[in-house]
Amino acid sequence: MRRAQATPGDSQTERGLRELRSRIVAGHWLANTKLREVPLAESLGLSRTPLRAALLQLEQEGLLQRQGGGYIVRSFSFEDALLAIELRGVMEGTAVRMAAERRLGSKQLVPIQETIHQIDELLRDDCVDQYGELNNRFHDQLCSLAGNTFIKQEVERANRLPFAAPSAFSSSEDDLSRFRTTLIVGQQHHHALVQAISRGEGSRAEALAREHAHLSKTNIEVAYRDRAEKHGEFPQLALVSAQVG
Amino acid sequence: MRRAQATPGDSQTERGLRELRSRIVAGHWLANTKLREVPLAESLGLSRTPLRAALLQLEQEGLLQRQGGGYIVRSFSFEDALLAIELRGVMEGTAVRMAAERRLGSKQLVPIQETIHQIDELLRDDCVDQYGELNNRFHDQLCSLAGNTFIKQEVERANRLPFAAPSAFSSSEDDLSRFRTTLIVGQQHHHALVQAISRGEGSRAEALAREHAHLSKTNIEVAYRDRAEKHGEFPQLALVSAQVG
DNA sequence: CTTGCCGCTAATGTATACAAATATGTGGTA
DNA sequence: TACCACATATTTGTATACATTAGCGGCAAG
Repeated sequence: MRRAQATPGDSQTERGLRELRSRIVAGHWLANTKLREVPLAESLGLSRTPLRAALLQLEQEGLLQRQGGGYIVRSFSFEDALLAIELRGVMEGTAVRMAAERRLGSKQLVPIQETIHQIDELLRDDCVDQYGELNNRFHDQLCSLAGNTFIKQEVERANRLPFAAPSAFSSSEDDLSRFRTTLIVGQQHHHALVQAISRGEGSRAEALAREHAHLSKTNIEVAYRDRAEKHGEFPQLALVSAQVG
Repeated sequence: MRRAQATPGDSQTERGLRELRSRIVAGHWLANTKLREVPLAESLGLSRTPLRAALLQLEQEGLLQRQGGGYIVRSFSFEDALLAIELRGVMEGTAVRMAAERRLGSKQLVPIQETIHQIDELLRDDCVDQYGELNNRFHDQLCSLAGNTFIKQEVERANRLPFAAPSAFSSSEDDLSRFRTTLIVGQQHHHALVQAISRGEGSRAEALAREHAHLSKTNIEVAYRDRAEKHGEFPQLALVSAQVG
């Protein structure tokens, strides 16, 4: 039997990357904070070499930004966050259009329909805890249907920013009734998306994916307003600067 | 007076990155070739540390791929190349739609109209040497009009693969007359794009950008067929695997 | 009091030595 | 003859020492 995968995500670089990423998205540093390598390496319990690999990666992910030697935590305006979600919609729209244009057999849609079915049950029983997880699975399966690793990778790239991910604001909402409405509408989008793909309606599928992303836009707008007015806590917004503009 | 920019692209890492990138896109290695760090560092005249930084960056650019520790030169199928161009069209389409929706003043369109004018003159005088450069400038100005660094960066990402760039096949064509037709049609697209943006016709602008990318698709298809049939040389295709599929 | 230069300090950039792990080849055994 | 285990060599992962440079504060001159 083959041994387990070599250092299965368990190297200094990987550990540092995960830990550093989670600290950044949790708002551990203010935007534009310069990260010094030596103290950071100490704090993460590794040496500068794997740390720099992690920093390089996080720059590519868009969480860090070079500034004259060294890195600073990137700041995102509210408009940036909206645009990131818009871009996700565009990318997912492209993926589902391609999926529709492939004229998939009905067999290939069984797994994603199963996911949809599970979300249906979730909503019926009104236990919304697992929604985020299932929703992520749905979106993952969705862009897999495009049939090309290329587009899938790019969609995943677009989802990487914490406020841009499909399920970024799928929980911890103050306004429960508005939240339920969002879920119901979103789930209708899911049904319609798969239907459009199964019928080869590429343009409709693309438009639906974009509109689906707009639900997230509304969510983030509500969260942003709540944070400003009620000083609510939204971990997903930790990276988004508070001032308007 | 301020000193020149700190290490203005002149560090071991930068040099190695440039040199390595150019070797890869030139087809210096076959696809799936494993790059060994020590001999590669020697060959580039630097040590392993900056080399690894460059390798990491090239992985993010999509030219390299991790494989069980170490990197291999990524292989691209012909379909990958087509899809990369399609994605560029999608991204540029999003940028120009946003530009149109911003309702720009006519003043803001002066620079790009100047570029268009220069291309017009180029085509009239039938000196197509500088076309690639001007075309790149046009596309750069185009996605700048979206007014957000975010979208601009993503478009530039989509252009990074050598066969996906706007001017990838804007020269060295065998069939001169077909090439001229392509340029004329492409330039008409340019005119129409700026007109659509100036009129706030977002949907039209987006569709035009996608269709514009399809010109590149045709170009790469011709080049691919020529390579197979006439054994022509197309440096931009060095990364694209020769077998069909 | 302002401004420009100089030197210091602290940071990143680089090289290299060492550790760990994987792949390979060889020998033995069933 | 095929297959498994073990040893070895090659390669990547990590740490650290050193070089280099940018930022900064103080000092002197205008």
